[in-house]
Amino acid sequence: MPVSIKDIARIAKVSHSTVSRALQKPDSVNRDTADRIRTLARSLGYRPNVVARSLSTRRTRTLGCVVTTVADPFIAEVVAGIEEVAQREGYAVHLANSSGDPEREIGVVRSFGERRVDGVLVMASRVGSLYRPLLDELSVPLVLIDNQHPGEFGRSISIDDRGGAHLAVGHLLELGHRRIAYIGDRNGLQSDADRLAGWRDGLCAAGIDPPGELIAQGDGKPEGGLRAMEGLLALRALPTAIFCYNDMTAMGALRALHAHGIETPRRMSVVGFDDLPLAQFLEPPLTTVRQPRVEMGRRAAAMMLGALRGESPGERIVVPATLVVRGSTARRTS
Amino acid sequence: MPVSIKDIARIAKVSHSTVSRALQKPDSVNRDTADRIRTLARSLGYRPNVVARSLSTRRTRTLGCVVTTVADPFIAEVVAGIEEVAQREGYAVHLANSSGDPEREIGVVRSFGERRVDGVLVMASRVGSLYRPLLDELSVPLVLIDNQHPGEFGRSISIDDRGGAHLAVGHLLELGHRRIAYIGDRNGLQSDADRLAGWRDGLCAAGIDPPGELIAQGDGKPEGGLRAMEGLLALRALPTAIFCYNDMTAMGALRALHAHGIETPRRMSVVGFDDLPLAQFLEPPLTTVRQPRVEMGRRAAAMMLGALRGESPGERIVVPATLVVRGSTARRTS
DNA sequence: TTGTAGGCGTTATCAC
DNA sequence: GTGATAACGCCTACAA
Repeated sequence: MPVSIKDIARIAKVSHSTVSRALQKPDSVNRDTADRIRTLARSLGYRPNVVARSLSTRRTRTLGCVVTTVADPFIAEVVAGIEEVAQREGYAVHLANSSGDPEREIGVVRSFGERRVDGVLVMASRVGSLYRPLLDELSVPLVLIDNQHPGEFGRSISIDDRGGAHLAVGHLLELGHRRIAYIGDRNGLQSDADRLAGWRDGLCAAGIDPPGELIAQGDGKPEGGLRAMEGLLALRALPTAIFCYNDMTAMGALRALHAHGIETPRRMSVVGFDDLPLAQFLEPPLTTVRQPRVEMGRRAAAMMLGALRGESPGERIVVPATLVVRGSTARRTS
Repeated sequence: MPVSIKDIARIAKVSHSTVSRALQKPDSVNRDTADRIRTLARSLGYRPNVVARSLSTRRTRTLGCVVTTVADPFIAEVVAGIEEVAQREGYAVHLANSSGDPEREIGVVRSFGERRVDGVLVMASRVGSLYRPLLDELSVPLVLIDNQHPGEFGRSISIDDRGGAHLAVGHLLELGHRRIAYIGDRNGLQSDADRLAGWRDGLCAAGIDPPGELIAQGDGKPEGGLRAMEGLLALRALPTAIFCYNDMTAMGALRALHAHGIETPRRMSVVGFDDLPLAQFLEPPLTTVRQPRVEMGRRAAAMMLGALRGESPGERIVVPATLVVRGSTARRTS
């Protein structure tokens, strides 16, 4: 049975309100009694009951965080960033997985509501506009991270997909490549559309007309990348470089090249996107576009905390991507 | 302003206790009024305030989960498993990172205490016996996962390191290998000692005297594995197979072999431990010992829920490891 | 079956 | 400065 302020009050022979005050703002209490109470509290091993406090203050100092699955390393890093700043500011974070199931996702958010979290962060949601009513019902700030429909909501943070792709293509152009293919993700994600657009931008800016035959479709996984790469290899005029939707796709592409005896990067350069932990361990180590995941988590949390302080009604942050040059890209030889 | 049972009571012209009952156990209330109240609650968008309920029932239906960092994919998967069953049983999970700092870890557990979580799960803690007092102070069930000092506490779950190592060595022996090296982790982890012991067991059981020269020390990371492998390659009598403390170490070993032009697995077989997501993507795909991470998380959560139901005062689960044979091992040729 | 009353541990608003 | 007293929203005897 934990000790409460009433217990302390009884022993110190003061009212429980005095104890509460002595513990919260000692200045509003007689110096000596304040000290007396505080040492007493310590020696009794007093631990404030946050549940009771929350009921009274109507704030839980808790953030809800819903993701498809933390088992995804990409997501896990963002969560780490969120948790880091939340913890520093005295907030706890409720983590819930939705497995990408919209129903589960909504259920989870609802549960967050019942638990009276102060704010909700949602990662990579596809729920989109379904959130509107939920949001209104909850009436707590919502921050969307890498959402598929960020435009519809006030606060969001996402990577600069287009700029990142542009970076990748620019790098390849600098290396002398002209025939640069893109392996996308056929699942119709916004991020794919943006990366494709970045690829186009880059080529156009260099005076190259983006050839449709150099656009192949993967599925965001190695298998799809492999297949797409093989399709590209069947072309009469091969590309000399490939920009992939993500690292997983690039990994598949690499495998296909390896299987066909085409050396990377000597005969074909490959660029990924994400900079997953494993990117540096591929053979050859993958040149890729990095998403600052932990940092994105931090900024998302910071945005949330700002919202809780009543700052700005809404904000859309687009985080710049950076290029990480490793061993899978080289100057064009042929 | 969310609606409360009092609001409903007023509108339905009953007492709030009736509303409470109608919502909790409808059977204890007149069928009709129960229905009336329930539909009313729904139409008003009533959401129970879990904070208030927790204060009253003294149970929060919340689990605290402290890890070094969720950014580690290994840990993230365990967390996913925990969250999965917790959510299914109506429990929320508070996630906190300690960054491996004992002080932070204790601070976090303390905060969990103040938030009155119903139970605490701790992963890969090094805090060990420091927990004793904290635990007593909290007086909630504690489940330790892959702890470095599991013996000291009631409930724990960990992988069968020794058995897993035995499995790996057995596989290599079956392939005809006799000179099998072990690359460990010099940081003095219990798991390293156990895997080393498993290696010894395996060799002894095959009538081979474990040669000290075939024990090399890495650091659990690719770099260390690479160095250790190079040490091994300097031996006059080379091993024909290597069992590594973990996949990261194996990755380094693979790199060293590649650099020295020694083909894997034709001239040297390599086995890892963990089965990280990237293991299958290495060149060649890594044969390794799998830890069922998500499952371990599930079982840890299940153990916790059991504890909360008052089952068994303590329990030590050792999860069997399994061997995943891929392309980095082959029959001895030389 | 239903209502009244009290309590869960805090914070907050009053008087004194 | 300090102490009653009343919330906060729910659950739960105990009475009716």
